[in-house]
Amino acid sequence: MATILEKARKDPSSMKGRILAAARQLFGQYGFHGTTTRMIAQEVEIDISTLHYHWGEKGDLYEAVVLDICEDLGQKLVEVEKIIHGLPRQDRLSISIEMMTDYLFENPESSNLILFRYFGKSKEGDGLDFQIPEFTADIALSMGLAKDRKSVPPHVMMEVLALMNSIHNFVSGECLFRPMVNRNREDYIQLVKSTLKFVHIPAFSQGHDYTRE
Amino acid sequence: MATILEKARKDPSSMKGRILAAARQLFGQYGFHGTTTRMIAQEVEIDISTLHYHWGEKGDLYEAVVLDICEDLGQKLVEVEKIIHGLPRQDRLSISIEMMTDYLFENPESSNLILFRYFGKSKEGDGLDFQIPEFTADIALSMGLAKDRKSVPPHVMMEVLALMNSIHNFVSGECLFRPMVNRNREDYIQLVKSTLKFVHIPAFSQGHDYTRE
DNA sequence: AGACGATCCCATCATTTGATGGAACAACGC
DNA sequence: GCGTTGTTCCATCAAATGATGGGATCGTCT
Repeated sequence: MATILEKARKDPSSMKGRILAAARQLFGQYGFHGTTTRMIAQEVEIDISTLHYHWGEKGDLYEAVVLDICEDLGQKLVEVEKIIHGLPRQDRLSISIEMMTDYLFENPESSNLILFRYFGKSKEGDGLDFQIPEFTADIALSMGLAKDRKSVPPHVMMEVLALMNSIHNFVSGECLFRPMVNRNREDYIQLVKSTLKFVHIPAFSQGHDYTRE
Repeated sequence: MATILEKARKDPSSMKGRILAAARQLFGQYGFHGTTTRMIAQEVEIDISTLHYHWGEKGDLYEAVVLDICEDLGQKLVEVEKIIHGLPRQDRLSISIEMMTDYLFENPESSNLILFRYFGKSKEGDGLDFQIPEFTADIALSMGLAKDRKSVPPHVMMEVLALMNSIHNFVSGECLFRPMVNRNREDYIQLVKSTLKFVHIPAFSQGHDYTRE
């Protein structure tokens, strides 16, 4: 299956690639149960059986979509890490927030799918937990809040999670939150960025000596 | 429909009440599309048509569940408001976070349903937006961050949203996040509370003079 | 007792949905 | 030309799902 995914990612204009892209959009928008194979097929303008020919059963296609999202997200994190490397922590945080926010607003289905995967217990066992723990630890390292990936303090993990999830929330909830603040899309994105910085930079900067239990 | 809901809420041991409770759990766990009427009926140990007799079609029952959740949430907010009224802002925030976190960890289906409603675009038009804007404005007022409900500054709305959503995330994502920090449930809840306070109290306390563009 | 309404279940229907078999079609090598 | 392989669509199936009709059961009122 991994090879199929690689092929589809490498050649987005191929049938496999087009199906993957459509599935990514639709699964991201309606979730696993809310998306039918017929919806995906119709989007690509092919027959259902053609879809099945390329990707097997629905669950496999969904897993491929999740892997696809995670692959992109991981690449983006690496890209960010390269840019912020060596800068002061405050700048690292600020730039990371800006870049990741921009990226996710361009690919909102990613945030949606991640949130779906968090909160939507599927009836069957979940299977892969898709690298979120690894990503979280990596971000903590990038911010200089841990010595190595295996020794990230729990409260640091939690703070990184809070930041990541907050971005996802504002991206996925745009259609609900944006009317609340009455902004156009561009201004809303700016508002999200400044809010995230406003909330999370002080927390990360204050050296973790705040009263904890 | 509102009267049916009131009756069901008033008498949880009645058939309407039992169905509503089961539906609330299941919709909260699997979402709208992931929950079947047969699953609900089986949970209550009744026939599907009995369920249909009491609540009409599936969508109506789901709307009732959402209203039910919001009703409870609204009551809880009022309860919190009574307790924190008049205290210093720092204490108001701290107590609010503790009480709402405790409440939502006792009723995780609430957080789940709210997040589902945020992010899961249903194929039909959504209908009611279930009071989240009102709740958000009320919380801003409780924290003394606005003069009246109609004049809450956008960045305050965003900060309140960030806090509320963060609670929901940690509650709904427990099964994923708790293993990451390797805690039992009780300790995890404490960790969530201290993280939320650590992140959000400084933000709310620093008088909103942080550099915003 | 008898009537009536409320409640509940069995049997069933129509639609949707995931999945498959088989035929048609094209490209390619021989 | 001819077989092989890969790709696509049409027709169809079986299961799941939401929904309904009709009848059984129970309590209550007269």
